[in-house]
Amino acid sequence: MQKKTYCNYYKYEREVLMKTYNYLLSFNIKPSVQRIAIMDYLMTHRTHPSIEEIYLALCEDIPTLSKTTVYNTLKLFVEHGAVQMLTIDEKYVCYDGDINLHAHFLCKKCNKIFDFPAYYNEESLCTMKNDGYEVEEVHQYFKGICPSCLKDNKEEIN
Amino acid sequence: MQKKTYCNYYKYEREVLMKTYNYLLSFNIKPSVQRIAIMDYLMTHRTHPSIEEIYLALCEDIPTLSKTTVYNTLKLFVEHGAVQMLTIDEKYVCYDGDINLHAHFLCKKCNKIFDFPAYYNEESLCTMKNDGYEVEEVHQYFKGICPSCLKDNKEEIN
DNA sequence: GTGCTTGCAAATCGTTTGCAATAGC
DNA sequence: GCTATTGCAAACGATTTGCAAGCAC
Repeated sequence: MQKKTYCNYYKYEREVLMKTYNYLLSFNIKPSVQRIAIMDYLMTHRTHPSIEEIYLALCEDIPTLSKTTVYNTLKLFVEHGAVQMLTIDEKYVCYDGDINLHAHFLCKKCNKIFDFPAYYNEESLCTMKNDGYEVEEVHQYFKGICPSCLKDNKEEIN
Repeated sequence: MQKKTYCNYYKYEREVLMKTYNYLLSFNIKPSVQRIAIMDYLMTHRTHPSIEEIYLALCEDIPTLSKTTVYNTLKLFVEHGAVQMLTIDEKYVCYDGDINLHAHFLCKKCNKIFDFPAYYNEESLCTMKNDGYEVEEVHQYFKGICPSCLKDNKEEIN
């Protein structure tokens, strides 16, 4: 009989697991089964999930997972710059495994968040730096209605 | 003896009161003592206050003010486009009486929010519109350390 | 064994809700 | 008197905290 360890809960292929394992190490984050699972979820689900979503999705694979661990882990990831925290939705914080600069669009109807390239010029940044502000994060948030919801709206009216 | 009405609680000069009164009307918002007080607070305090701050500040003038009213009123203001809601801070929502497009900088140390001109180009917006997204709000958030906190940091080290 | 990680349960706190009291026409 | 606004108290829900158990070196 297999020894019952956390690792056995984790069913991903070794190769994928190792890739995420090393990714965490590159941010100076000590990997654990939970941390690998959470990071892997963020890498493979570019949906800007909330804590709740991540927790529910991973509960299946890691039955003992606690929400506290998801909170702690994401806090750690953000501190180490491996993940960015999005405050676009006023109700809850979302997380993005893509740390490259890009804009976000929140649909006010379906609450989904969409990625867009961030074409922004450096002027704001220069003004701040000249004024003595140390800028660590740049966020560009757009809010409105996504095409899918606009379509639904029209159908409802007809 | 003066009749005890809400209006008597309100000590602002008539002129200021009327200006805010009319400002609310211009957004199709029916003015009330509470609404005028809250809008006036936002106009005269460009500190991007939270609900709590507004509530505490106005309690003095309007002792019967309830936090629910502050919530309801700000929700109403945002719906009518008289005020913008900032989701820059993950802990709580802040409000800005200045509805013109500008960027915000949040100091991670003192949690103060600073205004900056928003030099942004239209490319992101065009991409979204071409893709069928209906953009209603544009937010530019920067996070880091403000000059005052940077100075404190250096002093602590020395 | 030691130190870090995890996870439960309780606490916290910003926000919302239900509903009765109040204001203002 | 009617309708909208206000305000209290309770509920809600996301997040944090304290602490004990578990894990890995």
